[in-house]
Amino acid sequence: MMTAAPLLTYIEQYTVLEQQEKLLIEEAYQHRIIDKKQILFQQGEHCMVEAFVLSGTLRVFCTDKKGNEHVLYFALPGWWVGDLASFYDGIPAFISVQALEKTELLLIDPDTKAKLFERIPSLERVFRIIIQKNLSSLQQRFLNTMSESADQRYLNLLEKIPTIEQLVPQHQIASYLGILPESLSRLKKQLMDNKR
Amino acid sequence: MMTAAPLLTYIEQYTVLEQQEKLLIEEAYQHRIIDKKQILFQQGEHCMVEAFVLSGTLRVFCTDKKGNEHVLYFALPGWWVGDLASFYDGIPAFISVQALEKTELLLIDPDTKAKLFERIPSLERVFRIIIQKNLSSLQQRFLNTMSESADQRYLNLLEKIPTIEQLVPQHQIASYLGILPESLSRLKKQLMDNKR
DNA sequence: AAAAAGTCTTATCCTAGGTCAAGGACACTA
DNA sequence: TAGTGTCCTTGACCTAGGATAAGACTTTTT
Repeated sequence: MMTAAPLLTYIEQYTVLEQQEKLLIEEAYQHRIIDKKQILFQQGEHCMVEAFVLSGTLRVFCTDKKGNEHVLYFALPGWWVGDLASFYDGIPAFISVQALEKTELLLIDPDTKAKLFERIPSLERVFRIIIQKNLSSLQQRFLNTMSESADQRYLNLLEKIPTIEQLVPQHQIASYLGILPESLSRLKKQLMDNKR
Repeated sequence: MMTAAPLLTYIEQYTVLEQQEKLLIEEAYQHRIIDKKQILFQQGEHCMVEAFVLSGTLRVFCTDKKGNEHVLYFALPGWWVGDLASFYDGIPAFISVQALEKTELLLIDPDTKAKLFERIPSLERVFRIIIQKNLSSLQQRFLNTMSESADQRYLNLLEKIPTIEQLVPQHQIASYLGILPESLSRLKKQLMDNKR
């Protein structure tokens, strides 16, 4: 079984792994395929999984009091999904994760992850770095959202993930941008009109 | 010199430190007091410090293309400030940090921090957990900002940091909320009017 | 104590994007 | 082949909060 290979390659960006350690990692992560629209875990539950995306696309979102959904990010191959606070501290998750197409994942649960950290202490460092990068890019996303108009945010997204329009439906993109589908539709029309 | 005591206490929430390790930490961090309005580091520079706040208040903000400032968060005693991506990867910082009053800090530079991690490997774990908590709360702040009205965000902030109005000027609070000072002023008046 | 700088408020007007409602284009199922 | 759900678009209207300007009050500087 070589399904864990992309994860090993990913981790080896940050550290050197011995053969024995690679085996431990392969053992710890569980391969799973989930279908389009299937929910990996849901807001309010205790999130028992952290997942590495092998193929496919997911959306990470939260549902507010009024029932509106807000996309935090889209998880593409090589990204992670999970609710950190829920996974590590056992509190209810405040986000949900859903597959936007058939998606292949590597899953781990909190106990197994804790054991993995014990057996491979250098992973602490790897995950510290990964999470730092995540935090840093969320900071940028947040400040970008605060300071740019919806049109500009849309163009920024297209630049960052040029294939996004093929990957996810347009109303999900609107949700990621923090606007309604109607507004995105209008906005795109204006951009087209201004171009010619 | 016992100035590092609050930092040790803070770290000991997450791990057990030996006497020797405490000394290493005390040595690595440098005590510094900066005055009101003084800038710790600035957007565009290579950020060479990560700081633990002992006393005082700072604002962490970014300046956008139009010259408007946006507050990412206020750093109170027990909080950290720094630009992670800049500190670890040497890229230009995209945030600035300024003291809002006379502020006492413990500083460390990237080299010293790397050495500290080598000497006390259990710190990797401590900082991984700290950063996870930060990421998790920024996710919540982001989704809260997307889903709530400015009035509600204001009330949420008052609930989270009840003393905030005494700590920072009102136009900084507006910036944190993502609105103009004029709007916050108007909004507060409406809240008062509705109360009676 | 005067001047200057920073802060808060109020008022007027304006715009990006929300709200509501309807219609059209697919796609999957029966 | 109709039938139902999902998605996208367009239109008319509305509102939260932006832009601008001006005045009052406070703090800092000289």
